[in-house]
Amino acid sequence: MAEGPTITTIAERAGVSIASVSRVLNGLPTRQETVRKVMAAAEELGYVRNAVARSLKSRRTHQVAFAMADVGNPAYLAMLRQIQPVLKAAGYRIVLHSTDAVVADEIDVLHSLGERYVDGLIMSPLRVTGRHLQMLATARAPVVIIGSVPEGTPVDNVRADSRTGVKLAIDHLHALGRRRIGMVNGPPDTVPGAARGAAYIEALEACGLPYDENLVQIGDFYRAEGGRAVAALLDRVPDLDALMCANDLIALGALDVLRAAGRRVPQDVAVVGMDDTDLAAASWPSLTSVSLGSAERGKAAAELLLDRLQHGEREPRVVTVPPRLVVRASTTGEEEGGT
Amino acid sequence: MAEGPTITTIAERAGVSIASVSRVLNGLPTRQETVRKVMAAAEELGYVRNAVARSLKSRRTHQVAFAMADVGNPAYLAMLRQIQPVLKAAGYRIVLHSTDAVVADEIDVLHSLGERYVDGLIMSPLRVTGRHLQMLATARAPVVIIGSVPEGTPVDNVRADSRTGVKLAIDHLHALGRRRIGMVNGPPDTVPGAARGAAYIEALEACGLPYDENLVQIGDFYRAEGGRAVAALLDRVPDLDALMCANDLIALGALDVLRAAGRRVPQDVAVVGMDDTDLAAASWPSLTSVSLGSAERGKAAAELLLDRLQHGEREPRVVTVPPRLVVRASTTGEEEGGT
DNA sequence: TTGTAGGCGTTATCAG
DNA sequence: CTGATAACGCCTACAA
Repeated sequence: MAEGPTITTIAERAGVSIASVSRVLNGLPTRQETVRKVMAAAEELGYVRNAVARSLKSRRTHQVAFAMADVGNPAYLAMLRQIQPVLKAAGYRIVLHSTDAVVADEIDVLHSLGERYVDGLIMSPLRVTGRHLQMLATARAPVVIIGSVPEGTPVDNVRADSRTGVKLAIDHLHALGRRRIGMVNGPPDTVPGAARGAAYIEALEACGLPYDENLVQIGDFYRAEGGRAVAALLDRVPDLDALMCANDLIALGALDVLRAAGRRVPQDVAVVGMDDTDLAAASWPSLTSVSLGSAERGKAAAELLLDRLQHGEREPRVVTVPPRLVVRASTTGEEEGGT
Repeated sequence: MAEGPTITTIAERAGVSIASVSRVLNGLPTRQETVRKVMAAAEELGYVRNAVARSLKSRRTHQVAFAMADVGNPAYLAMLRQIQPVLKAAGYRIVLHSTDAVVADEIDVLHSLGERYVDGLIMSPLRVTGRHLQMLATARAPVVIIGSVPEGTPVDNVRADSRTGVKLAIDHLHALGRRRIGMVNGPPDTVPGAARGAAYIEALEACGLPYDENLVQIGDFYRAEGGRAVAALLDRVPDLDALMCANDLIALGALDVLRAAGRRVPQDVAVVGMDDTDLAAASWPSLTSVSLGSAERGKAAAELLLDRLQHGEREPRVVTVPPRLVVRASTTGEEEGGT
C-alpha cells in the first residue's frame, strides 16, 4: 500500500521531463534512449497509470453502468452475463446498480449520470414514469433501455415481445386441451405487467376462449407473492386447469402452492412461466417457460451502447428480440432426462 | 446531453468566486445571501458535481470492486446480494469483475488496483497461487479475500468452513444408512476443491467408513462437468448409494445423470450439494445442501472492507462463517410443501 | 526530439 | 466571510 508513483516520480528517476514520460507511456515517437530510461524507471517503481486523472483529462471513464431491478432475479443475471464480456472486450468496466424497481432509485441513477463517473448506462426499469422520460430526455450520457419506452424517447431501446410470448404460451395450453387458463400477473403499472396482462386477453380471444376476469390475479414478480396470488386464485376458481405466470419466480411460487394443495402438475393444472431462467430447468417439475431472450437482449443492449459510445450522435435505435416457447414437464408431463 | 455546468459556470452566473461555490456546495459556513445566489444558479443550471474531479482531488473514488469467479454461479450472486446494500449504504458504488476463475484475470484485477479507480476490492478466487500472494502483499488498495489465504497474508479474509460442512453432510448420509458414499469434486488445485476433498476423507473415517479412492471423481464446478463426472463414477462403482457433491451445480448435473440412468433419488442414490443456492430449493427433487453461508460471507466481507476503508491500517482479520446442513428431498425423499 | 506550461473540475489553504 | 491560487495526475499544444 505504498504511495503510488506518478509520472513525476518517473521523470525524476529517469532524468527527463514529465512530457517525455507521458509520450513514452502512450507510445508517441520518442528517442530510443529516452524510451529505455523511462521504461526502466517505470518498471522499477511499479508504475501504473492513474485512471482517475486520465479520466478527468480525457472526459472518458471507460466505465458503463448497468442498473437492474432485482439482483435476485436470474433474468437480469442472464443479461449481465452477456453484457459483461461485450463491454469488457471493448475496455469498459461495469458499475452495478440494484434499484429494487424503486422509481426513486432509478431516477437517482439517471441523475447521477451527471456526476460523469460512467460513459453510459444500460437500464432495465420495471415502470417507465413521466419522471423517467423527463430524465431520459436530458440524460448527461448515452442510455440504453431494456424494456419499452415511447416512440421519440431519445434513447436506444431493446424490447422483448411479451405479447407474442404470451400468445405462444396460451396457444400451447389451448392445443393441450386446457380451457380454464388462469393468469398470475405482476403489478399492472409495470411495463411487463401491463403488456402481459393485455396479451393474455388478446391471446385468449384469438383462441376463441372467453375472457373471465376472475381468472386473473395480480401479485408481484417474486416467488412468495406469486404463491400467495395463486392461492387466492385457486380459492376463487377451483376448476382452473392451467396457469400462465408472468415470470418464472411466480411460476415457482405456483408450483409450491399447487403441490401443497394436492394438485398435480400438469395433470390437474398445467403451469407456464416466463423468462426461461435457470430455475425453470432446475425446478420440479421442470417448467415450461417463454424465453423472452434475456441473454440476447443483454447482448444487444451492450452492442447498442458501444456503438453509441464509439460513433456518437445518431438516431435512437429500437431492437426487438423475438420470444421462444421452451416446453418442459409442467405442461406435458414429460421430464427430459440427461443434460 | 448538453455540456455539463461546472463550479466555474455557477460562479460566473452567481457573481461569486469558485471558492465560494465550493463552500456552499459542501455546506461550509457562508453568508446567507451567497448561499442563496449559488444555490439558485446551481438549480437553474442543473449542476451535478463531477465525481472524477472530486476523486482526483480527494483520492477517494467511492467505488469498490467485487471480483467473482463465475457470474453463472448463484453462490456468488448470494454474496453480491449482501455486499451491494452494505456498500451502497456507505456511499460506495460497485464495480463488477468476472474472472471465470482464470488466474491471469484475477492477477489483472489485483494489478489494476494501481489505477486507483476503486478504493478497495472484494475478491473470491478459486485458486490462490504464489502470484496471488505476491500481488496481495503489494496491493495498492485494501483487499478482502473470500476464501482461505495463508496466515500472514496482509488482507482481511472471510472463510467458509467446508471441512465441517462436508462432515455435516457425511454424518447425515451415514445416519441415513448410506455406506458407499461417492464424492464428486472440483479441481483439487482449487482452494475449495482441496478442502472438500480432504474433508471427505476425514469425515468418512470419523464415521468409521473405509476410504476408497474409486469413490472419488474429479470434475469441475459446473453442471455439465458434474454430470459427466457422475456418469464416470457410476460406471466404475455401480453400487454406490450416495453422492457428496462439491457444489450445487455439480449436484444438479448428478440429478440429470441419475435420472437418465434410471436411478431413483434418494431411494437408490442420495445426493447432497453444497452452497445451498436458490437452485437447490427449486430442483427436482429438491436438493439437500450444505450452506456455507454465501450471504453471510458476502456481508462480512463488505463490512470488513468498509471498516478498513474507514479506519485505515490495522491488523488483518479473519472471519469464519459456520456451515449449516439444509435437509431436503434428495436425501430424505420428503418434499416440503408450501413456500 | 524534448521541455515548459496550461487546463480538466474540485477541494483546500491563505491572505484579504 | 470571501477570493485568489495551488495542488490532485495526466495529456498536449506550443516553443525551444
